[in-house]
Amino acid sequence: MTKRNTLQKGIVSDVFSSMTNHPSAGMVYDAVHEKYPGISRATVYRILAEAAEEGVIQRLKLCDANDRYDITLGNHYHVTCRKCGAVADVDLDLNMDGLWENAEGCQGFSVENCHVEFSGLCEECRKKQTD
Amino acid sequence: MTKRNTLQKGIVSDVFSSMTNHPSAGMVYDAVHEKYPGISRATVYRILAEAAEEGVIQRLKLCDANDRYDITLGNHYHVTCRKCGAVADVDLDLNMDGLWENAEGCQGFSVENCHVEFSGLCEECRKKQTD
DNA sequence: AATAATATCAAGAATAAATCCTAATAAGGA
DNA sequence: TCCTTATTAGGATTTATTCTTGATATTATT
Repeated sequence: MTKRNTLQKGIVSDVFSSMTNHPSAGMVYDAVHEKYPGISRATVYRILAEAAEEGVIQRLKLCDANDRYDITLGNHYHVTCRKCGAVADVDLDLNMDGLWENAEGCQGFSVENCHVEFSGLCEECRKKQTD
Repeated sequence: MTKRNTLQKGIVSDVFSSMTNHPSAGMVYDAVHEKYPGISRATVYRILAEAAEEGVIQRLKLCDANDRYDITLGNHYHVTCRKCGAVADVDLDLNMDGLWENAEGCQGFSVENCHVEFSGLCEECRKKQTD
């Protein structure tokens, strides 16, 4: 049988689309749960994970935060706020060739990928000046 | 009052020093537990976290693996194996100035840090060819 | 040296986040 | 409509880490 279009998928998709902050699965669940308390946590997690599997959305593995989901496909960079954990896109055209070559063969590793991630303070947290 | 030198600290320190793979707290616990089953998980975690706090060792936040502890201090880079999760040092002199400037101010963020992390296959996993 | 005061510690309990399991449900083809 | 089977709810489980609290060690005081 083919994939089904369930009510739950529609709801999760709608809620996720309305969130622009690269939410984690937990954050999407919280937002979904507020409107539709009947939808279980596992369902939200699974729907998001499957969408990422299919390549419809992107699952980001960040070192400064939990896994986040991103509507924007393709390779781009991110910055995380060290106070509140907010994640935003960084428009940046990077040439990694140099890095690649230097890292290749290190300790017997074959290098396939390079992850670049920025961190700092988001606008809101900076305004609060609590540092 | 000064810090105490407990038996547990000595054991955790010895075991950790003998591990060269940037182990996670859990890995250190497993190794400690094998020889000294009486030492609790929380104790190992706390001793490592405190040592990192004091700057004796370094706690690494990686996007491709759990937090790891590193005997090598100072800023350097790492490569993780996507199959087994092994972590190794990468000797690399990187000039991040360009990145910094371009990312600064993005979406209102003030950028303070840039994390670079490589991934690929370690020698052992490559030999197994299972891909 | 004995004792009191208090800083530090360790083990188990507890928490947090994500995933697994399974009976019940419902999508969509025939 | 009915049947097959993918999907769901929700509790159980797992995994990683931190909190709590009684116990212990250290120092100061006598």
